[in-house]
Amino acid sequence: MGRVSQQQAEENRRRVVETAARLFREKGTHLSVADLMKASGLTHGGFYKQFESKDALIDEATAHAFGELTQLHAAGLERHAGQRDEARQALIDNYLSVEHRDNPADGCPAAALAADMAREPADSGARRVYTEGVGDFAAALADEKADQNADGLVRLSTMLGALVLSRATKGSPLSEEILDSARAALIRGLREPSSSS
Amino acid sequence: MGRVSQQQAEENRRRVVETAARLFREKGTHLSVADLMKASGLTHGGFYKQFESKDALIDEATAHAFGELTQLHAAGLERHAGQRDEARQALIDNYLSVEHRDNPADGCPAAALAADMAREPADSGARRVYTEGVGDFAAALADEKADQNADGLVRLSTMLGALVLSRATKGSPLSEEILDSARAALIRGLREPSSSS
DNA sequence: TGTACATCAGTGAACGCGCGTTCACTGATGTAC
DNA sequence: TGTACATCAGTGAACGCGCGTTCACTGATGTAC
Repeated sequence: MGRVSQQQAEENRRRVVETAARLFREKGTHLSVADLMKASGLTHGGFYKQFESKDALIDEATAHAFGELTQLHAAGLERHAGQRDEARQALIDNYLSVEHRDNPADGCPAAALAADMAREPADSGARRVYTEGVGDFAAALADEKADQNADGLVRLSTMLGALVLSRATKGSPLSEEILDSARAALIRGLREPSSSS
Repeated sequence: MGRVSQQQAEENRRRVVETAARLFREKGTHLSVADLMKASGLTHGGFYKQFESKDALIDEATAHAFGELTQLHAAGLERHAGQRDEARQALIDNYLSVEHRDNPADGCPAAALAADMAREPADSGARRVYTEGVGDFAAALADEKADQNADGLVRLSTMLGALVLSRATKGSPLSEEILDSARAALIRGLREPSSSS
């Protein structure tokens, strides 16, 4: 192949990070470097020209996935400008959809990476990024006037728990029941006066 | 070592299943057969005298872990005989405790194995056992008079989501905030008239 | 009850394979003049 | 602007290691008489 232009090299690197951010969500961070590079259209040997180690890529891919999530939330808020409740309802509907359940690669990194993060060392970059992302997500879900973000943390727990359970029980009717009942309860919760004050 | 008595062999087999049920929850099902057998006080070669394959053990260990959970729920109901709400409150308190967060090996298999189950083949025995266990758990959490188990499924989603998130964010104050706010919301939900009728 | 021997749970080395990582090599790119 | 050459992104084979699984072997257990 020979040397490649700086521009091409940067694009290749970007593609590896994007592919990793998708495939780590889908298959877990145990995914091999060789499989990852093949999915990125490269051979595995070149990996270490761009990344210090697989762990360094896990950090970067986690940050990338949460970056996408933040963008998605911002876009949602813009689409329903000024109507915070409608934006949150749309977010809940999407989050607890069969499409989201069936496409973890494009979905919530807080849900897809939770198990891998729990087994990461406490001081890893990935964990720091993950924790910050979870806090931001909960804030986006919280009621506006609440003193603290307890509302948002509870909503996020329900959404993420339902998504994780629906994925693990997929194939049984229970999987859809979980999504449906969580969606109904959360949207009910948005309309009722907050019960967490 | 030589041959071992039938009784001893059965006890060894039981110990391997118990150890697997604990360590799969703690480390995930990627745990190696060699590490598992060492933790059970045996050498790895003997594994295939007792189990057809690692997958077969995953099935059996999953069933064992959910069996423990069922026993625990029955014991809780007995301790608070006739007082269903108190039993559920005690269950919620335990589930969302720092102790449970820090000891996945002895904890909820629905939470600890969710990510591994989502990546199991759809027709695996482990998945079937898992799905059944989730349904039973939700039923134990549901309101008595509800037509369906939607209440229980939502409560389980919140509990499991909070536990999973608190494990993934452990080390940050957010981890305890998640447990505390989910516990408060769920216990509030038990006292209020059900809002899911 | 005592003896002879077949059984088989557990051992430890080995199988092929995939892992994360390293390295000699290639040859188009980028640069110095 | 054109030429000579150093750089370095990407290749593909190889490193030591751990994986799930197999197998020849051991010797106490269980059984047949």
